Amino acid sequence: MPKVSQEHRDARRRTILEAARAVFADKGFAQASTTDIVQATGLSTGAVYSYFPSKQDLVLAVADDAVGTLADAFGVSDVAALLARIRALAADRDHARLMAQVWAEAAVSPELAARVRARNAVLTTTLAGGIRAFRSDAGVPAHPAPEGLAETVLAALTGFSLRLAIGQDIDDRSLEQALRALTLAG
Amino acid sequence: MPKVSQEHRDARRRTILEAARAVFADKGFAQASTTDIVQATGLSTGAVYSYFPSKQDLVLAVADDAVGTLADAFGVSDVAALLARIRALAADRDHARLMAQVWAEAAVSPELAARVRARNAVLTTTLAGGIRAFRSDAGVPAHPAPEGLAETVLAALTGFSLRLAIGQDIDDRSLEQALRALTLAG
Amino acid sequence: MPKVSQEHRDARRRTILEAARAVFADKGFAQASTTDIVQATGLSTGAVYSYFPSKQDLVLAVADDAVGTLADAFGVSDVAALLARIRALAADRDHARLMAQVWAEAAVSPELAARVRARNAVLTTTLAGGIRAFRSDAGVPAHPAPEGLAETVLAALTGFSLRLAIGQDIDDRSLEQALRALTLAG
Amino acid sequence: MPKVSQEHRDARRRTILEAARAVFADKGFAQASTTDIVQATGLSTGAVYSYFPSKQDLVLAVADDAVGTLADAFGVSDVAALLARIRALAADRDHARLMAQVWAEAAVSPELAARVRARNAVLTTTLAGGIRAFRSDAGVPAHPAPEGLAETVLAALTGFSLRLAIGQDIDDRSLEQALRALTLAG
DNA sequence: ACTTCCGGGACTACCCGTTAAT
DNA sequence: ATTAACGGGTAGTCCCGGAAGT
Repeated sequence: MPKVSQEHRDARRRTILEAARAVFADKGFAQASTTDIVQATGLSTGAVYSYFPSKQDLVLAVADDAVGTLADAFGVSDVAALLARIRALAADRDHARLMAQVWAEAAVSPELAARVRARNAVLTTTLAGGIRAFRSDAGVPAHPAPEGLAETVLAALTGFSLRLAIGQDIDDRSLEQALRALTLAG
Repeated sequence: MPKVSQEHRDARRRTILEAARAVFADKGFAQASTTDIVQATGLSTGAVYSYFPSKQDLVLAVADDAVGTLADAFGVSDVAALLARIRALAADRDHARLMAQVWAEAAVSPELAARVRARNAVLTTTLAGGIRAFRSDAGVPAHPAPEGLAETVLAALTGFSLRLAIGQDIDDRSLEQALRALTLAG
Repeated sequence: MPKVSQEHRDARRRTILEAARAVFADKGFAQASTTDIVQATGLSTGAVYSYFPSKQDLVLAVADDAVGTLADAFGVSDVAALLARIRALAADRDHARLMAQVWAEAAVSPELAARVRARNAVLTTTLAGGIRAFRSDAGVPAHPAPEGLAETVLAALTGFSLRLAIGQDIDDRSLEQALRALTLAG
Repeated sequence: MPKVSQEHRDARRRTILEAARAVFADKGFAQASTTDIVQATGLSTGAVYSYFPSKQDLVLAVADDAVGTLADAFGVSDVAALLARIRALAADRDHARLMAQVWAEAAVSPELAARVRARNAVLTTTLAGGIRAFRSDAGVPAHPAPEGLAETVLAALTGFSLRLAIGQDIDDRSLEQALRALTLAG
């Protein structure tokens, strides 16, 4: 019964990651104990530790994953699809709560901060591309520096996500209008 | 050292609050120990606990204070002054890092969440008023529902604040342009 | 307002002692905090400490007082009166609970133990005298060593007191019969 | 050190209980710190807490154990054996000091009080049976309600135990004579 | 002169991330 | 892979001294 397959290991790892994500979203990184996570996985302490040798590793992995989700969401060329994905994200309260934890941790951990910054840079570039396409579709003249717009859009999305995280509902129409106004702006 | 004037008590309280704010901004709520804070105040454990009976009280007080600062910043009728204050806030990295902690804590503590939501509502109203004035100054037709715009502006500011918190500098011109675009939109 | 009278001081002292007695009986010596006692007196910390310079002093004073009450109860020559007093004591649950604390503390504090032992010796002698009188009244031949009987009577009373302290009611008739049997024994 | 046999766990538990018993008898429940107990066990804090999740649990377990010892001692039908056991108990000063703590704690903790009362009831019944046998052996007419006698005997034993706890030696002969007088009375 | 009550700081019970023996 | 054990660290309490007021 030795030598489990690589797929099995990957699946295990993913199971743990999902459990940790849920617990972290629910309690916050610091308030969640490793015991909480272990219980959520249904595995044993040792098993979890063999995949993630410390709580910090778990935090980083979950955080990376969460930020990565965003990146994936933005990785589409089709503008309509982009909006749809953003809307979906903007309605996922669990993700929003997790991201709130990630930002707070990043504000305090240079290592995580660097990762988030890197992801943000990529996101900005992607979004800037989207904006270019969007404007051309809409017949609006190209913007000289769409990166600035993209950053603002990203900032607004982040802000709305935080609102969602604390249970303050956001108006879908406001969100869309605002995005539109920003992307088509001067 | 008995029978102390009310001013003295208020000053003490403020001293503790400032020290706690600094420590919390630096390490985050959870990672900051009460010992850290006590040492930062220069007082004794007992003294601190006589002003704030638990760490949670300290957290709430600091959080309230931080959110209140924002509210104060927006409490001006003059649009130019408002922009100036926003810019100042947007450059205060310590405040940004503290706010990141506050959001994360609020995502996990219903009590704090309620307070932040309440403050947000006030901010939105205030900002909506500012936007009205701004548009009238700029000769732009009044917007039917400036609250939606205000929420987006607030969201964008929040997002930029988080960026600042993780050490990703923000372009002042981008920020201003974006604010302008949003407030004058549709 | 200087120089309060000696009576005033004595009254104060007694007030504090009564308050402390009540709190100690209710919570036990260790679980009762000085704050509890101070609040029960209605005075300030400093005032209490000026009469009893430490919690230990309070404990000793209260314990002494409680043991003294017993000694007083036995300090009558009249046998009927003695029985009446014993019965009264045996019904005072608060006193019983306090005595339970005193015994436990004495079991651990040599100082208090010595005091209790001394009081016990006096009690035994007194009781032995009572027994002598009782037997002569009852026309029973004098006992060669009534001290042994007295010690047993005392032990039984102590035991019944503990029962009372933990809320196990005691049968008055049993108690009296037993006392009678013991004092008139062989 | 995983996967340990049940015997091992039981032995561990007993080790901790013995250590706690010794410390509690020596210092009293309140004055004994968890650190004291942990050190006495030679184990780590965590290990002790995994067997007894709080100090209160430790107190209750030790108290139960101590009261149980008494019950065991009385659980013999042979009168001579009973007297021998009582005498042995009456000479165990450590047990006496522990019992003093138990009574005091029971006077303050309804939970423990209930347990002690229950044990007392059993003891009384057992003793009443013993008394019946004793009287029949001695050719004394049966007593109509030996429970009352049993309660008094128990009370006297308790009282003597307290004396022992505070270091006041008791006279073996007095004890035996008294027991005899009581059991053969009225 | 006498009370008040702020402040000190050692100490306590307990939790938690992690290791290593089985 | 499992889990007992580890042990440092945490929030918070408690007793009391002594300076400030009346």
